[in-house]
Amino acid sequence: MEQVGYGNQAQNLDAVFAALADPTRRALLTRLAEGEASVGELAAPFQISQPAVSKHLKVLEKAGLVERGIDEQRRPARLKAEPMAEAVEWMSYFKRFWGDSFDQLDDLLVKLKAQQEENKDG
Amino acid sequence: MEQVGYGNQAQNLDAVFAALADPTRRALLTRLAEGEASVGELAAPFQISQPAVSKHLKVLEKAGLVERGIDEQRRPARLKAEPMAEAVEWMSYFKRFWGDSFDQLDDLLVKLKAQQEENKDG
DNA sequence: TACTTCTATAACTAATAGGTTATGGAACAG
DNA sequence: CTGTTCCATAACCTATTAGTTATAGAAGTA
Repeated sequence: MEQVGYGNQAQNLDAVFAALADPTRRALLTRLAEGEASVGELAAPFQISQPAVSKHLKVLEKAGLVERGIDEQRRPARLKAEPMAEAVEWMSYFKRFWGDSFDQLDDLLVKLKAQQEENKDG
Repeated sequence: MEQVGYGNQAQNLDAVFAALADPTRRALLTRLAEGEASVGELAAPFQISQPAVSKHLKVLEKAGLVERGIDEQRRPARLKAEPMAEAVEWMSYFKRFWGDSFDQLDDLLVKLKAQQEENKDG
C-alpha cells in the first residue's frame, strides 16, 4: 500500500537531488554522457584529487546515476540516467506553475506516437 | 576554490537541486502547490518546530522556489516553480540515456499523464 | 621479483545542514 | 497600555559533506 504523493521514492529522490546539487558531480555526469571513463580520466580536467573523484563517484553510484565496471586496474564509470527520469517525474507535478514548455514536449511526443500507430495500422 | 568557472546558472542549479534534496522541503512545495500558506499552516502537519520550517523556507527562497508575502502578522509563502524548469532543462540533456526507444519514452509519458489526470481529479 | 599504474580507504579538517530552545519584535485584539 | 499571535533570529549541538594527504592493495610490466 502506498500513500498518494511521496513516500516510496522519497529516499531515492533525496539521493538523486543531492547528487545533482554538486557542480563537480554534474560535470562528471556530463563527461560520462560522452562515454565511460576511468577515475583518472575523470579526475584530470577537474584538478581535484583522485580520492575526491572516487568519493563523488560513490555518491553518484548510491544515487543510481553511475555504474562501475572492471577493466584491468581500472574501474570505469558509466552513466545511468534512469533516476533522472524519476526526478523529472516528481517535478512534472509542478509544471503547470512554470508554463507550457513541458506540455509542448508532451504534445509533440503524443503526436509522434500517434503517427507511429497510424503507420502500424496503414 | 574553483578551477574552471561554473557560471551563475550552475550556482542556481546547486541551490535548486540542494533545496529539492530534502523530503520536508519537497513536501512543503507540494503543499504550496495547493495555494499560499503561512508559516504556521506549513508547520502544522510536520512535526518539526516553527523555526525549522522558517529555515526550510529560507532555503527554498534562496533557490527561487518560494516567494514571501505580507499579510498582517503573517508572512505567507507562495510557490515559484520556474527554477524547476531550469533543473528539468539541465536533465533533458540526458534524456537519450533514459530511453532512446519510443516505447520507453511512451512509458514515461503515460506515467506523467496519469499524474496529470490525478491532479485534475484530486 | 621488482616496479609502476590505478584506485580505494583511512584519518583528519573545515564548513554546512538540519534540528533544537530561547527570545524578541511586529502587528492585531482587548 | 496589556496581552496574544505570528514569525525571525540567535545560540547551540550533532551529523554530514567535501576536501585533503598518506597508504595499501590489486593488476599489469620489465
